[in-house]
Amino acid sequence: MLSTLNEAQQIAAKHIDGPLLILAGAGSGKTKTITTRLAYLISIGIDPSSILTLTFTNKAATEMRNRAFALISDISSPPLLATFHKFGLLFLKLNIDKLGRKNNFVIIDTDDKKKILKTIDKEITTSILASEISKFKNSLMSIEDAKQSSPDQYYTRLADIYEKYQNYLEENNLVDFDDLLLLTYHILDKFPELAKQTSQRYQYIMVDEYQDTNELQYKLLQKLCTTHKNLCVVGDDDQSIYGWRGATIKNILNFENNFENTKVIKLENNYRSTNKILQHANLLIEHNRDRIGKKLIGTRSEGNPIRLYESSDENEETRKIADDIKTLISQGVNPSQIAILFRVNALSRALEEGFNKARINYKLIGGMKFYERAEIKDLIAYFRVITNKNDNFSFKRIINKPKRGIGNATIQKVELEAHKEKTSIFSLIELYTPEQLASIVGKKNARTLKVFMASINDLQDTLQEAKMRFIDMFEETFDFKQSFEKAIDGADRIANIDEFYGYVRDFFMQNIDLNLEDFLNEISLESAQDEIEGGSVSMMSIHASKGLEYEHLFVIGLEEGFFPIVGDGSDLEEERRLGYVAFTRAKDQLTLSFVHSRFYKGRRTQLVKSQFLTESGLVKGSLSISKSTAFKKDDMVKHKIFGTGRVISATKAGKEFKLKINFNGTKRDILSNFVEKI
DNA sequence: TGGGTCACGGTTTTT
DNA sequence: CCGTGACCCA
Repeated sequence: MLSTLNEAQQIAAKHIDGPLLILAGAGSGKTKTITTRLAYLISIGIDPSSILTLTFTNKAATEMRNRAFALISDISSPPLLATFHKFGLLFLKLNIDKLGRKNNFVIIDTDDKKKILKTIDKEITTSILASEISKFKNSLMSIEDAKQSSPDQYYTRLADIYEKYQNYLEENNLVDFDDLLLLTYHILDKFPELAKQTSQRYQYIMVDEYQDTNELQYKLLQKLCTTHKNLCVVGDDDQSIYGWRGATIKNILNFENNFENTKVIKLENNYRSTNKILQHANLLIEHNRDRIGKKLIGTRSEGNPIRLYESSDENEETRKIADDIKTLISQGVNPSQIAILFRVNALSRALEEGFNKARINYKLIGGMKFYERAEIKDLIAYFRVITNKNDNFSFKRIINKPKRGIGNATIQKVELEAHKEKTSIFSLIELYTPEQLASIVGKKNARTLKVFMASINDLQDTLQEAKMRFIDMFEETFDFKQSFEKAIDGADRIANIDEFYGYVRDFFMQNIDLNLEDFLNEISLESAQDEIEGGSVSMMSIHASKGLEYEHLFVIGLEEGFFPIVGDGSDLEEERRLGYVAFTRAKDQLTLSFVHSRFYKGRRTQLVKSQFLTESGLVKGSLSISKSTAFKKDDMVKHKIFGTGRVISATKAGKEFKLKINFNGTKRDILSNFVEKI
């Protein structure tokens, strides 16, 4: 089992007890190493069910499971391989009652989150609110902490919105993605006995993509390690690309300090890419300051030089790439070994058009996901109401779909009444007599609502008694599909609906003991990579390409403003890491492309080529000086002694910044190297 | 209530 | 450019 590993990989795979940090460069056989370690642990007699492996995507979990199981013959009690969020979900299903909540909660996605926020505050953009609340949660700030974090009106307002939002979630028994981790943490924190038990249950913990964990995930891991220190993390600080989502590179940089007696193993041999590719990737990443420092060492041949495409606009760019791809395919290259990456999803449009014209089969990964389509979300909302009557949020989405004459005014009336009666809208309709209901919304609407309520209850019964008939019953009851018939894109939507019905039926067939609720939970945690399939050329964002590799890789949009994205809120070092991730996806041939102008947001913009081309030694030019991590007004920072605060002003002073920081109302002048950005 | 028109602003990245 | 939301009228 170990014989196919190199020396460093073997040491890592054979490490049993105590904290282990594997710094694994791109293409260094990271997955192979940890799956082998997983198999090794089992092979020496460790109870598989005491091993927990946490990954970033479902796909990674599945792949690791398959690979590990291929190494060992029969496993009676399998190890748990899951994403962090899935783990949280499983934990909450068993334990959320400890927080006084019911375990039929519903997971909401970002879209739902924004809709809720819109009803709370109409002025601040929902995407800002959503990410601010995420930041509060991911840095473990309670509502009280948030309220005191700054006297600035804007922040007290944010904290207020946070509170209302959280109340809304609790009233409707909803959890957002962050809650899956946060509530899990809260429970473990509040019940040390349970934390002990849980930790004892999972004696060996492995974490993949550790560089992309956030503070909350780190704290959670600490809880899981209360009774032991058998934590093995794998990551690459140079590939940390989720800072905007709260991931902190500090987790990996400080791992050795956080866990005593950590064994560190570096995997620097790259088995994926040609030397040429590695050489330029190394050159690029060396411009970063915040890194542990390592170099990828090639093990393959020198390889072809990296190609640089210069085009006047996106159409010319697409044409060149389409021509190349056609040639490759005619030479016998498997289309699934070809991919095009971009920093900004919007760039896929021109590609899609061009590929359609050129008749190239492609698959766009990420972007608008199947479950995000309006008609599918409607169905999900229906199913949620059927599984959980108290889900007002979903109820409101579907009460008038298909149209049954219930408008905003009516919804508001029943919602207000339900609020008064301290119950959900659905229960109100159930409890009130037709007369009572009519006195609020009128006779006609009262009738409609009662009929709707009865239909949902009937479907609930069907689900209990004959779940295979459920979908048919559902269609019979609501004529949902038909309501799309006259829409412009009706055929597409109906096709989507049929596909979705197929999924549900299939799920029921495959999982006789599972119900609709399980199905809903399952699909809410699917990720972009889960949709990858063979047989066609792939195009995706660089973020979505994490962990993947292709023989022939194109990276487009290497222009200032598109890649790297510059300006407010962007982090040049993270952009550079993205560049590094992008380059190192290529095995044999890497082609980089930039244009002179692009059509974007309704306008044509003139562009200059990316500084990354200079930095990676691909074009000659004056090297721009790389900026250190910049601090700016309103950043949240953490000080060892003063705790969490907000930056009031930042002025550059040599390499560092002079900061004025508000710590719970006390303003202090602090130099930036004494605080951490959070 | 529902259908229509019009102005506005925004996506960088996603479990 | 495109999707969303505000506003208006039947």
